[in-house]
Amino acid sequence: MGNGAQNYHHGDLRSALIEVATSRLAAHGVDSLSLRKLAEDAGVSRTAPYHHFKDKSALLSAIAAKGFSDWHATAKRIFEQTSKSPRARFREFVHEYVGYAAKHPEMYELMFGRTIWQNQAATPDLKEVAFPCFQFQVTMTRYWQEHGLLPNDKAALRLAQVTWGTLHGIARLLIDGIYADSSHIDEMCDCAADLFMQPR
Amino acid sequence: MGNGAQNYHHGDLRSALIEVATSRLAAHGVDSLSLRKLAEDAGVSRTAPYHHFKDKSALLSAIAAKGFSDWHATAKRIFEQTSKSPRARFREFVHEYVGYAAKHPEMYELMFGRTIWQNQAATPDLKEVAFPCFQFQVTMTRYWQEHGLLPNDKAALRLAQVTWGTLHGIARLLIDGIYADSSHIDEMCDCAADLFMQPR
DNA sequence: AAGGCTATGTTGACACTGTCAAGATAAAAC
DNA sequence: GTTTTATCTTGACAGTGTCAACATAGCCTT
Repeated sequence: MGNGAQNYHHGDLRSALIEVATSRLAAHGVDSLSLRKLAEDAGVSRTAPYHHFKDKSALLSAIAAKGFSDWHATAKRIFEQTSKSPRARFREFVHEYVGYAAKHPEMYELMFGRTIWQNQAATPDLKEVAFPCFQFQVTMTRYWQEHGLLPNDKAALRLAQVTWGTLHGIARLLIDGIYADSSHIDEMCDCAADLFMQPR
Repeated sequence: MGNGAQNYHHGDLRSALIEVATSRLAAHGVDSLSLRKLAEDAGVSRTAPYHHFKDKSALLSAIAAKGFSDWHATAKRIFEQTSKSPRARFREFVHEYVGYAAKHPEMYELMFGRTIWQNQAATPDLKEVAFPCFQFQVTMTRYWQEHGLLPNDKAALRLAQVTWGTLHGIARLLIDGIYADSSHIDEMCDCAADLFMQPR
C-alpha cells in the first residue's frame, strides 16, 4: 500500500483527518470545519470519518487535545528557564499566554470555546490532556506564592483560577474583537502582571 | 386586526421574533436558535424574518442588545448605592457580574460569545448599546481609583480592560464548565476582588 | 490455502439549516 | 380608486451532521 495512492483503505485516516482539520482550522476558522469538507480534503467519502470519531465533536476534541499538549509544553519551557528570575518568568508567561491566543485565535477558540466543552461533551482523551494543563497552572501558582510573588494567604487553586481567568478573559476579548485593539496587547499584559504581582 | 389572529400581516413580527427567541434562548440554548423554528414559533413562514432582520446574526444581535441594556441598568443600580462604601460596592459588583453570567448562561454566551462579534458582524444597533456598557466600566474604574481602591498609577482604560477581562474569564470558565465548579463561585469572586483592591 | 471476521470504506437517504428569487396580499399613500 | 410599498408566502438551492445498508480488503483461524 503506497502512502498516497487511492487505495480503498486509506492507511491512517485518523491522523490524516486531524492534519487537514488543523490546517483548515488555522486558515479558515473553526466555523468552516465541516466533516464533509474534511473528508473530501482527505480524499475519502463523507461518512468515512465516522469509523474513527464518534461524531464531529469528537474530531474537534482530538484537534484541541493536540493544542493543549502543545501549549503545555510551551508553558513548561517558560517556567523552567531557571536562568531568569521568577518575576521575569511570570511576566513572560502572561505575555506568552495572551500571545499564543492572539497568534492562534482559531485554535484557542476551539480549545477553550464552548463547542467541545458544553454539555459535558468533552472526550475522555481531551480531559486527559487538558486537565494536567490546568494542574500545571496550579503548580506554577504555588511556586510563585512561595517566592513571594503572589499573595500567600490564598489557596493556590483559587488563585490559579483567578489568574487563568484573567488571561482567558483578555484573550477572549481580543479574539472576539469586542473592544480591545490588538496593538494594546502588551500593555494589557503588563497591567495584569503588575496588578497580580505583590510589591517586592 | 386582532392582536393574536392569523392575519396575513402579523402586526409586530419584529418584537414577536425577539420575544420567542429570548424565551427559546433561555430554555434550549443559543445553538437551538434557528430562524425557521423561530418563525414557526411566531406563526409565520420561514422567510418572513428576513423582512425585519438582514440575517440570522442581526436577529441574535437584537436579542443581545436587550441583554446589554439590562446589564447596564443592573450595573448602574449597584454603583449608585451611595449608602454603601465603595469597597462594598466593588465587591458586590464582582459578585453580581459573575452571578449574572451564571444565572443567564445562554444570554451571556450570546452577548459575549464570538457568534455576534466575529468578523465585525456586530450590528450598529448592538454597538450602540454595548459600547456605553463598557464605557461605564471605565467610569467605575476611574471612581474606584480616585477612592484609593484600585492603583492610581495605571490608565483607567487599561485597568478596566483587565478587571473586566478577569470577570469575563471567570464567567466563561464557569459557563463552559471547563473546570470551575459553580459551588465555588463566591470564593472565586472574593479572591479576585481581594487581589485587585489595594490594601487600605 | 480456504473461509470467515472485522476494520474500514462506500453510496443513499433523511431531516435539518440559512438564504435567495419570484409571486401574493394587504395596508398606506396619493 | 389607483398605485406604491411593506410584508408575508411558496419554491428552490446548497449546505450540514448522521444513520442504514452495502462493498472491500486485510487478518485470523482452521
